[in-house]
Amino acid sequence: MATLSEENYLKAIFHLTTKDNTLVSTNSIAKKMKTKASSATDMIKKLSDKGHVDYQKYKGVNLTDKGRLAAISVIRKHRLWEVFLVKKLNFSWDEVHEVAEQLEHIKSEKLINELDVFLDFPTEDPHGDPIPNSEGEMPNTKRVLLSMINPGDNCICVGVKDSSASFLQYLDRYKITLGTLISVISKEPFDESMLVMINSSRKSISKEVANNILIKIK
Amino acid sequence: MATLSEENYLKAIFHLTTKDNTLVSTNSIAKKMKTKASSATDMIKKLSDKGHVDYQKYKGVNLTDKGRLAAISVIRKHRLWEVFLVKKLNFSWDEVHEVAEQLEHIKSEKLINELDVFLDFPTEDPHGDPIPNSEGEMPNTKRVLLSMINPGDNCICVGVKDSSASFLQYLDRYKITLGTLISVISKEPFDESMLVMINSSRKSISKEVANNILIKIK
DNA sequence: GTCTAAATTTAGACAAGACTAAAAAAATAT
DNA sequence: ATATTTTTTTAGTCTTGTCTAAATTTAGAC
Repeated sequence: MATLSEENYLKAIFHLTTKDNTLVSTNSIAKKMKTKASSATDMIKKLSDKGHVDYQKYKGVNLTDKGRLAAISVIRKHRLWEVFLVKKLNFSWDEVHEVAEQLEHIKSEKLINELDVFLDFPTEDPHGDPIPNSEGEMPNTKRVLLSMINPGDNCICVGVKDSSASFLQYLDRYKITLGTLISVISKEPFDESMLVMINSSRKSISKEVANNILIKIK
Repeated sequence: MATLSEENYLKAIFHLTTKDNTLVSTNSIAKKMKTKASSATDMIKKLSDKGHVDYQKYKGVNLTDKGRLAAISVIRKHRLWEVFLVKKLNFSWDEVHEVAEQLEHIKSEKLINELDVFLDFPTEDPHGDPIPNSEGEMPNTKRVLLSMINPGDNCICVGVKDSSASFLQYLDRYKITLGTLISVISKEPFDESMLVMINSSRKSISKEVANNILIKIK
């Protein structure tokens, strides 16, 4: 059984893992965990001893099947709790993260599976991220960054890449939420900002913003 | 802000405090926390430094107002989560304790107050224990031990003193739950066992059992 | 290929919370 | 009042997870 800190590292490594399964570096883990590289090395050794990661000294780590399953289990809990907070306890999508960070470590199979039933088996969290089922399988969602879209296309916001409170609050002010229709009018070559139509009003959004909105083309 | 371990000690000291406010001994705290007296001493010093307890060396401790409030806050969370587990997630009364022991440490004012709203401000947990309100005030319930009752009296089960899984499962087998009518037929002088009527069937219960059922006289 | 810079690991230290063993204080017995 | 037992505290150690500083390895520049 993983400790609280181990679970957080596993989650971090999972999020840092790319499709091509290149090794995750010590520094990237340390940065994500807001800690020092030496601390990351220490923890990597523990995770390696417990069979959660394959570790190549000076190269980096990859999750083992066991480690990936443990990470996904934590992510499942995190996202289910976020749904609970928004749907049942009147939290807004920018308030759920830090509470879910705590709730995700509660250890009880029954708890999380009953919560899943209670929420009627949701497949995504309030930020549009997929919720793995109890077998650890992710519902596959094909989502693209808004910044990849060409002028003329219509799309629907289906998620956010950055779910920090400040970005979510920005979206609230711009009246962008999950399900919002976004039509790309034009793209400014100089700074890659975009002119878009949201709820029949024109708005300009920066490259940074377009890089953090996940959409589905209509 | 109290650490997880500090919160558990505060809760233990609260439960060990009697009406007459006699000092709580180091040994009794150690026993309740299933740890050693030396560990209890260490923690007592920390709690004292933080102003949660008044500590007299070699004599014992008493909660300060601050400490009592902190303890009650944890107890409030514990009991509200228990209600949630039973009412919403199909837990039985003997399954809730250990999960609530984890949930009680989640830090979020909004979470617990919204949970309170969601559950419609319950005043007692699944074992009949009172739930303090957000001001830290306990609803006062006058409850008596079944063992104190005289033959001929009718009463209603309104709580349990021991809420261990084994005792609660015993009560389930005897069809005793909150709200159950219990009529005392006779008391055996030799072993203080009681002959009682529950759901129109006669049953014998031991002194130990009668000492752990809280009732209200009809 | 060598030299430098960046990334990584090691060594040693610290805080929290627990432990054991021993010392000190308080309570009890005679 | 003294001796014995119990309770409590102290001293020193351990583990987890962190840190800084120093050493080592790898990667990049030329």
